[in-house]
Amino acid sequence: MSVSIKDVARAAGVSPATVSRALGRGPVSDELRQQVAAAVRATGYKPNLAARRLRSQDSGTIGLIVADIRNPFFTAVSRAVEDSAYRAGMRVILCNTDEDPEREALYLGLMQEERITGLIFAPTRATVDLLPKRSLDFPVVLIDRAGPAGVHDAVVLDNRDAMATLIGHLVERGYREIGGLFGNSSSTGAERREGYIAAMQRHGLTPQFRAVAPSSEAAQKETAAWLAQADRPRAIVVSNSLLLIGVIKAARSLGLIIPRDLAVAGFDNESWTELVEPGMTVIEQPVEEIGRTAMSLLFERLQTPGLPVRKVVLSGRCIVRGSSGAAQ
Amino acid sequence: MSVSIKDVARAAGVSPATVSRALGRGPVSDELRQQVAAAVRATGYKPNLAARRLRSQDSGTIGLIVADIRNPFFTAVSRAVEDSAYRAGMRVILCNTDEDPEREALYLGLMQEERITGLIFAPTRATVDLLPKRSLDFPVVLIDRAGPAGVHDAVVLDNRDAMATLIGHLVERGYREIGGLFGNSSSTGAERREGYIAAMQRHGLTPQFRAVAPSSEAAQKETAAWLAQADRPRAIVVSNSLLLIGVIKAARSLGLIIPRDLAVAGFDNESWTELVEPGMTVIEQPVEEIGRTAMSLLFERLQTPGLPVRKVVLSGRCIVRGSSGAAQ
DNA sequence: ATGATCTATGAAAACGATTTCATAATGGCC
DNA sequence: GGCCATTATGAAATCGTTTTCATAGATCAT
Repeated sequence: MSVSIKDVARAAGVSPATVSRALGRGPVSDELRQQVAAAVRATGYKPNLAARRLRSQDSGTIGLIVADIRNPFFTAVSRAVEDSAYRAGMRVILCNTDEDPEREALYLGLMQEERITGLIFAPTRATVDLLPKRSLDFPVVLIDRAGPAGVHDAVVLDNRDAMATLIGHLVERGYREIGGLFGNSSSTGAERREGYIAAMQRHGLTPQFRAVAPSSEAAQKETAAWLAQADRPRAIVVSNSLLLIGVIKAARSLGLIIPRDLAVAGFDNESWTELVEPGMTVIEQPVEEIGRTAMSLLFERLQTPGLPVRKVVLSGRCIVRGSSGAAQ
Repeated sequence: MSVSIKDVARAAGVSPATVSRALGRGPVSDELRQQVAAAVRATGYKPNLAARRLRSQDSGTIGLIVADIRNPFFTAVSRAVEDSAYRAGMRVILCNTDEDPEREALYLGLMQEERITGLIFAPTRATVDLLPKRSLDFPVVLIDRAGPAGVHDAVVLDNRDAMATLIGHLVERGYREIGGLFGNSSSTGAERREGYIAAMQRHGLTPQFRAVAPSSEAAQKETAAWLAQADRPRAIVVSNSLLLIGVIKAARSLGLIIPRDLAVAGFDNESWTELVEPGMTVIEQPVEEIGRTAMSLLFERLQTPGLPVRKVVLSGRCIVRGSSGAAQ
């Protein structure tokens, strides 16, 4: 069937060991090296990765488990991770959990069976607490969502700071009844909620917030009910772009004009946020940098396992657009 | 280090062969089966996939190479493929080429080294013609972009029909100077261009079209120059959502109001297309069905290699929104 | 009761690479 | 020229499974 290293060896008139050395690194004379190269070309040899991994006890693979592959934030991070990995001669296994703890457990098990070298992971709140209990034989770097302090390396956005910026901006524009809508499955949603509450209190304002499942439908339903109330907020900050879509739809369904009747601000500078009318005021996350940093943390830990646990906090950038126009 | 099947065998007081049979399928008494299960739990055994793959000569892995992971069309297809695969007990390796033929070649080689069971692939035009030349030892199913007839199974949209629908709709709304903007790297762009030309001629109209690199920036630049001309089109059909963003930006930068000054219609029903003002008239692709069908074709070919080559053509659904409002 | 057919189990081979170990050849140094 | 260090090469062991192959009991029909 498939051509093996023995076939190449025979074709080149050398031993399999020499072929292995010629292809990898090892002392081989130029003459034999060329013979081997010719034999590889002639036979169309492709090394069997399973055999290589088994013998060398090194999968050369890093795992990437994300919560929602449809979320452009995660696809952007994935691309950055993939780039870094392939540049370092490693492969990537990408899995998508849809925020489902059961699938997270399933994929974690799969990663163990693959004997991956390291893992980059955006876990749900449910899993992140159980993670230290599982004895994993590879280092883990959390992205987007941090876990209990000092357990795993992590790279996250400065959520408190981002929320402070958004609230500060809205207050400056004259809003006082500012609501908050957050996803209920991720620690990021929780962190942004904390940041929201702190920022509101710093301004002497009363927080009013709601938490929903991470889907635009859930957000639309909840927001529509909320906005129908007499004491509805005049502005809403939203913890991610999926929920933001729901908020916009809810406002429109009630005939509320943004920002005249309701100001809106959210997270993630997706291309559509500047295309809608009015454009959305958002915190832009440094997605490539997050992916690159996660890979750096992982590589450094692989190289120096004794390193202290590090948490890299990156700052977002506030992009002001029409959705947070001055209050009437 | 890691616990192997021998350790489990020792703990259960049986031979490694029995452990293997108890975990997979094979005749094992209930008593021993339970002992093995207990030993697995006690030792925390995770089978080494590299060893299993090597011995059983079956990677249990299907490859998925897409052109652009940021394109929601491909992420949606990916999810469907992933679901089908894991349901069948297979794993997925996902790679992203960014429409770069060099990376396509790189990843194809990687897939061979992984000894994947089958491949689902959305190739660029450059690669799709070379594909038959490469002797791959696994079946390939093309998605989104078909190759030369009769070589590989494929599942694609009915692009000619979709274009006929869009042009028919615009003509009905009173437009006659209808331009076309297409991506230049995929066969899909080319096919939609053919469909556009055919549909225009059927209506006795003169086609005027342009092809650009698959990025919103390129589309914006090209469209802005186009719309500045005296004989500019009064409507534009656009072959994908990335380009559509560029067209909208170009129109706005010139102060053209959609649809009053320029009607627009495109492909892919992304969530933002109903959020912008006016909403975008688009052809919606049955993304989940595309992914599921690709997996079905692949599985059936694996089961019955002699099957004739099949090309499944799925129909899109036209969603009419404000962007194609009646001509003045 | 006896041979024939199953069934559950273990011993050992096999998958295809890398790596250790041994060895022949080379070169340098006195 | 002889000895030691160095180098290039091959033989063989090894990684952790699955899968033959052999075998000892058990079951069955006669």
